[in-house]
Amino acid sequence: MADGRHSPAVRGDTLLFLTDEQLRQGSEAMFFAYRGFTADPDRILSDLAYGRAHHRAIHFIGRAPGTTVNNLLNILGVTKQSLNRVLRTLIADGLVLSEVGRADKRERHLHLTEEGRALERKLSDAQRARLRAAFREAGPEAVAGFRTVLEAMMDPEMRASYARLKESGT
Amino acid sequence: MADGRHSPAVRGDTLLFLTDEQLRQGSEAMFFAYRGFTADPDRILSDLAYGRAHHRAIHFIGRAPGTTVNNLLNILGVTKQSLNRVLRTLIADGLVLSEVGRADKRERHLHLTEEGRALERKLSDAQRARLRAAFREAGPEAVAGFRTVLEAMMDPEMRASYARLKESGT
DNA sequence: CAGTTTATGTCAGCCTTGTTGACACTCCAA
DNA sequence: TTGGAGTGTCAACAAGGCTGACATAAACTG
Repeated sequence: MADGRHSPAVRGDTLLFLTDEQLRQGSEAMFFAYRGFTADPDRILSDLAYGRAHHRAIHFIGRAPGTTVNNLLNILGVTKQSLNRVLRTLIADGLVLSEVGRADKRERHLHLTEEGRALERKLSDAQRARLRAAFREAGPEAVAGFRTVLEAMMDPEMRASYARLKESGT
Repeated sequence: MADGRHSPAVRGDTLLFLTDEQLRQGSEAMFFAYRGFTADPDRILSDLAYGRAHHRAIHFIGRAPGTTVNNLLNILGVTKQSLNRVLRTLIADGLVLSEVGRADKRERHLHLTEEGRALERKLSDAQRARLRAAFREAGPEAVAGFRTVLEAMMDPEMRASYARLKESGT
């Protein structure tokens, strides 16, 4: 294997959780859990003409109303062409409003319409229901650990975005 | 919001971790962390002519050598046409061997070639390095919680697949 | 004021990876 | 022998990534 951690006992009990086998189980857990995580919204979206990309846009616009296109681009980590395709349909369908910036008229500030908020709620309710069940089943300490590990897995810029959103929600 | 958990204090301190805000932060953490989780292998794969789908196939074939196409189909949760396209290129490129079953000649048993194993190692080393850093940073208790929550988030069938793989690795 | 940079939108084209539907072949089991 | 399971393959299509090129308006800079 990668670095010779075949035998858990080598470094003593405290590092048992860092064996290759433990790490592999961790990545498989991420894979299967992410599937579950997206399953419920995906089902809702497939009935409408939308996909996961629309969900992400709606989520982050709902989370930070008035955000600019550029900001959304940074959070989502896609190209403006990709995002624009999604935004165009959401605006055309009346779920998102794009208004010219007052201070800087080049910017567009994005908001959800009432209809957009309704879909956002529907999607996040579905997702939260699963997460809530999982959190409740696992208990508060497990949840704290879950969040700590996820945060440590992020790229630094993503961690910054995440922290900014976390603050804004308080 | 969904079920009136606006005010954390309502149900007492023990359920503070189940507020809508906490759940939203949890889903955002999943989103950002999954990006980090796939970033390193993605970089390696984009140099070759492969994508994430190839990585997944290689991973699970490496994990369960001799597995059948149907079994892989169940684990990956895609159609046989999707999987077949990926397998075809991997077989053509000499990374995967498909051998006719001895007991049941309809089945194909999949194995990695030496070259396939080399790529598998390269990819999972990259992924494990990040996971190892995150695990080490978070500590054993956080890791335990992380795994508990992820497992609780899975669909039941996925949880079963995950458990089967976990056992086989012991 | 002229020129550059920034923010955004849009067109065209390509890739991966998912989907459905249809069909063929082999082989097992009743 | 017939039905069904496991597998492979063809065709067509869609979502959602990507790059490159170009347009526009506004802001900034010398």
